[in-house]
Amino acid sequence: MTEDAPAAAGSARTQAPAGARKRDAAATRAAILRAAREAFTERGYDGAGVREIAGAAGVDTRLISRYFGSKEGLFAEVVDIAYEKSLLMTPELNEEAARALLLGMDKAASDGLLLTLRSAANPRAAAVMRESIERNYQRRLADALPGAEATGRASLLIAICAGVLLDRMLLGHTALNSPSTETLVPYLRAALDAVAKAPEEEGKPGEEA
Amino acid sequence: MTEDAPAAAGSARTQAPAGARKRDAAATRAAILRAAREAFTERGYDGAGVREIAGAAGVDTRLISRYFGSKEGLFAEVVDIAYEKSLLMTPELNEEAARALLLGMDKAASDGLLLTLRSAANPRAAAVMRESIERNYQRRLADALPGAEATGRASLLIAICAGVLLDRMLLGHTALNSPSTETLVPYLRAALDAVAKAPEEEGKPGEEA
DNA sequence: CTTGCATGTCCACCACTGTGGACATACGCT
DNA sequence: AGCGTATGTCCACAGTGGTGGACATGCAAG
Repeated sequence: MTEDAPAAAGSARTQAPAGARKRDAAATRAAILRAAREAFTERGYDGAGVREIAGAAGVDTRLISRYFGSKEGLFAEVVDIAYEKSLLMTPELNEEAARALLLGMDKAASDGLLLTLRSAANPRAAAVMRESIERNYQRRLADALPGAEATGRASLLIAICAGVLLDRMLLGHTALNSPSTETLVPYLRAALDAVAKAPEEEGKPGEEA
Repeated sequence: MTEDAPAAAGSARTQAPAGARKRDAAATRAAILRAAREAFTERGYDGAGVREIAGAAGVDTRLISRYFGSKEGLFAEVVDIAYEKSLLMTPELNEEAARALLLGMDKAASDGLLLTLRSAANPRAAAVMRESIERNYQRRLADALPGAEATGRASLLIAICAGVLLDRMLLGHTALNSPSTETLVPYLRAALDAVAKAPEEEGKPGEEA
């Protein structure tokens, strides 16, 4: 009770086999985390219940409270993990980023954004995610961006990607899920480029019609 | 019970004063709709409860069931109304659209998207919104877009706007809510232009780095 | 005025949510 | 081997969610 991460606090026996052991806190934690990631990604913060998560993980509901303090604590850890391996939009990667967003199946890469979309309605969850995004994702992306105002532009890029994912995955926009969706790739890439590239090295973004 | 809109079915007395009348089905419906729009926009489909909505409207909870069938029915009507006066992104309006999205206060215009964002987590609500977006918003926008693949590009534009709103309003991204946010306007406009403008009249969207 | 119908009001139900304390068990150390 | 302690398991609570049927009421027509 004195700490939140008993698994990390276990001094000598932390190196458990992590296999099908029954009495392994680390494995239990991992199982909960895994189930929670799936549940939160699919149903959102409000939609996913602790009983459901615990059930999917094959553990008791109480373990969640014990290990993560609360549902919100669990969510925070899930969010942090999800954003560690998120899609990156650098000027060089915009083509494949656009392709991945519009046609893409790279579930791992889009999990972070998807998680965000599904849970954004809850203010508590939104705060947790904002903090995590700014700390992990946005900062990493800003470092990869050339030119000035990198942080703001990184946020813009994230926003654009999130929006596309929103329409495609959540709303199920038919126009974004049809065979002709591939036609849209260059447009999306152009939009990403407009933000990702430094203003100098493109044809000046502010070009009037 | 035979129809969903008893107000429209009211033959002779439909022309009620709509004032502070107590016995006016049309006014009651309108009040519920108004309260529901606010509640759904602020808390999302799952977050807003029928009791809360009825309370805000000053009516009884049962009226919602009676007039709209269910919470979902009420939501569907709210969504339809919200998208009637939504932000439009045409090539000529991208500047102000970008400004409105990043700095904007035009609550009425962004209500539709905001509503969508906050309720997208619920699959039922998502389906309702997708249908409404495609029927109202996207189609209207596609008609205003020049060039080919207008429908897909309209979806893309909607997605981008939704994403920006998501980061700004829901997540509360600090980078998108700071004084320097104005600096990002040209970037966002460029991104919108890249999609809204016909490929020919711009400098070819697919320009490699 | 009386009657018929729509309009509004109350109740309760059942399902489900997240959270907490007390107890049995198995592992690791001595 | 025995013990300590972490690890896992159980129930119950209080609160809230949406939904439905039976009753009182006011308006309009006969």
